[in-house]
This record gives sequence, C-alpha cells and structure tokens, in this order.
Amino acid sequence: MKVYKIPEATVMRLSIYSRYLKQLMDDDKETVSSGEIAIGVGVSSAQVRKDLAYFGEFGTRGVGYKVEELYGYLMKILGLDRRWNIIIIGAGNLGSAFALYQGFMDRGFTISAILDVDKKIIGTELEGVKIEGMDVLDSRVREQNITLGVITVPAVAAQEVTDQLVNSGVKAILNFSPRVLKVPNEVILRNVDLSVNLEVLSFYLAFNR
Amino acid sequence: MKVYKIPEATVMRLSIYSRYLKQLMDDDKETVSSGEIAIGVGVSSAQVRKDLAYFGEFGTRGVGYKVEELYGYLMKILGLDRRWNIIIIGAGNLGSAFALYQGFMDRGFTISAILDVDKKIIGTELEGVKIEGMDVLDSRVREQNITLGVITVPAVAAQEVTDQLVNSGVKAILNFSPRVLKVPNEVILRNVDLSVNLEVLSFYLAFNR
DNA sequence: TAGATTGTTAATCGATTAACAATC
DNA sequence: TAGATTGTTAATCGATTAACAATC
Repeated sequence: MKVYKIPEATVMRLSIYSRYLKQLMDDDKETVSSGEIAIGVGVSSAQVRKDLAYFGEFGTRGVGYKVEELYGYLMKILGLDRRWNIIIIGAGNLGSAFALYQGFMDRGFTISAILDVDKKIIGTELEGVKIEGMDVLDSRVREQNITLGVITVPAVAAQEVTDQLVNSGVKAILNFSPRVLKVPNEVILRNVDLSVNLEVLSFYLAFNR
Repeated sequence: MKVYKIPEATVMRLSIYSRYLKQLMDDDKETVSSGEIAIGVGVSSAQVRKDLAYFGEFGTRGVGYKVEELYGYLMKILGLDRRWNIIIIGAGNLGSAFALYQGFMDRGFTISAILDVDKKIIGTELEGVKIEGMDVLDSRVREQNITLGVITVPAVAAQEVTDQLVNSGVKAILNFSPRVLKVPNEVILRNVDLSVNLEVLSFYLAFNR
C-alpha cells in the first residue's frame, strides 16, 4: 500500500462523515453529494472531496456518492470493519464513564479489561467486566490481544501506567490525564485533555470581550 | 486591545505551558528557558517563543523567563485569573465524571448547576450541587451568571439543549455529544468527541500495518 | 445534449521552523 | 567581554480553498 501522510484533521473528519452517512442511511437516503455532506457536517465541499481523494475514487461524476457504499468504505478506512480490544486503566469517575458509554460498542470497540489500584473497587463489575488489580496488566494485554489502552488515572500515575502499557505491547494509547506522556515512536498516542479544552473556552471568553 | 487572530493550537499549548510552569514552581525552580519548556512539553523552543510573542515580551535575553511571573501572565492570558460559572446538562456517567473531576476547581471553574431529565436522579447531589430538572435552565443561567455550558446528553437531545443554552445567554459550549451542533457566530463551541478520538487511533492502527 | 457533480490541479492561506540580530 | 537566550523576521512546510476539466 502506498502510504501518503494523511492529515490527522482529515481522519477526524472521515469519522464525522461516517456518522453523518449513518444518519442518512437511517433516513433511507440512497445518494448524497459532497455538497450535502459538507453542509451536514459544517465543512466545505472541496474539503470533503479532498479528504476522500486520499483513499480513492468513491463517487460518480454528475451523480454523487452512494450513501451505503461510501459508509462501508469509510468504516473500512477507519479500521472499524473489525473489533479492537481495549484496556482501561483507572476505574474512577472518568474511567467508569468511558466504560459505560455505549457508543463505542457499535463502532468496533470491546472493553476487555478494566484495572485499578483501589482495593475497594477491585472485584466489582462495570458493564459486565470485572475490575482487577494492576498486577494482571501484562497478562491481560497479552492473552486477550489488547491493542488499545485508555488512561484515566490521576496525573501523577500516568507516566508509570503508560510505561507498563507500552511494555506489555499495547499499540495505541488514549490519554485522559493532564500530563505530557513519553512513548516510543511506534506507539500511537492521543491526548484528550478536558482541562485544556475548558481553558481554551476561557481564553476566547476572556480575550474577545 | 489590538486583536490578532490567535491560532487555537497556540492557546492549547499555552494551557499546557502553564501546567508545566506550575510543576516547576512546585520544584522551586525560579528561571526557565524556552528550550527547557520545549523539552518539558514536547514542542520546539521556537514554538514556545512564538506562542508567547502573540501576547508580549515576558522574558529576558540571555537569561530566560521567571517561572512564577510567566505563570502569572499565562493564567491571565487564559482568563484563569477569575472564576467562570459552569452549567452541566446531563448528569449521566460522563456528566457526573465531569462534575466530580477536581482539577477544574483549581483552575478557575465553578460548577454552578447540573441539570437532567431523569426524575430518578433529580434531587440527588453531585459535589454538593443539587441535580435539577431542565425547567430551571433559563433561570439558573441568568441568575447565577453562568457563561459556560457543558453538554453531556445523548446525541438526539444535543441540539435542543444547545438551543436552550444559547437562548438563555450562555457564551461558550463544551460539547461531548457526538453531534455536529449549530450555534450562532458569537457563541464559542468546542467539541470533545470521544468516539472520534478512539476512531483516529483505530485508523492509524489499521492503516500503518 | 444540458446540467450536475466529481476528482484533481493550482492558488491561497496559515502555522511551524530556522536563523540571527538584539541584548542581558 | 563571551556565552546564553530572547524576540522577530524570513523560509519552509502543510492544509484548505478555488477553479475547472472530466464525465455521468
């Protein structure tokens, strides 16, 4: 496969397009143009076509795209035509919220393990998954073919947990802790920093008026 | 005030710099260079200086920046030298997790109200804040000077809730629902889309190997 | 054929990086 | 003064937008 570098913004939009197409499918719409998608998700039609062009030609000139077909392509491009196993580290409020969120299931993600250090919650269940101690991290990741780690521990513990996940062979990490984490190049890291998001809003509120 | 357009990426980094400076303050470090900050947060030193340059000159050539002083400037720039009142709509898992997260308190945010439609949880408390019904949305926002709304309701309800928030006078919205929301120009909207984040990881996992 | 819409190229815009004079 | 580091300009890089030939 010829690998051009795909902008991250493009990937995020593809995910959003796919969700919009799902909506259209529910409305039994059969065909859609780049212009309609653009309006639906708030970007330009050129943007939509450019994003798709990284991966191939999916439409018909003068006609548009077949909704269901394009949806299928996008799911495949996004790697959502198969399942990914997730391990959640930290079963506090955020970790629990994440585990309980139903939306992920439909999109190809399986929560395979949930770990915490707190003896009081170890042994209890979340979504049918038993919360276990940190000692099983390595074996769970290896035995259950887990590729994706979600970090919802306090900031101070985040780097250590990251190192453990990396050593056990996790390939990608979604980090909710407000810490800048160091990972080897081959591990994919994404940060969802709730504080930063709130503070960006604070900035624009304070700055513009 | 002369308003140059500040890149959003710059604002996000300022928030991260400020957190790093806080760490340095805890370690009683007095001075820091752009190069040290750069290594600490994983960007280039030119980036650090450029980001700061949007707002003024905060350092001393040949010396660097006074940690505490720069921290103070950044907090001011980010609008964190005062408090912002927040209303959370949706007290499910994610809304609760958000409400219970302590980090926001320290950074100038006060959770003033939490609303939900579920009769079973209305009347219960989260972090000392009573969960109320949607009928009080307007009065709460107006009376308690709430500028910031956090949307943690299911996707289907998100646009309606958004409209209500906008009508009641909220100035900025942090949206956790996986929906593209329409807001008037003057309202600042940020989306934290957990699904999209997970799917970006899925993409790179599937694409690179 | 006329109208619509794609796929793609070229132009534009904006953000990052490199380089260096200013200066402590 | 010599060494260090800022603030800023110019060069580079990358992403978005505009425009249009291809084609259904």
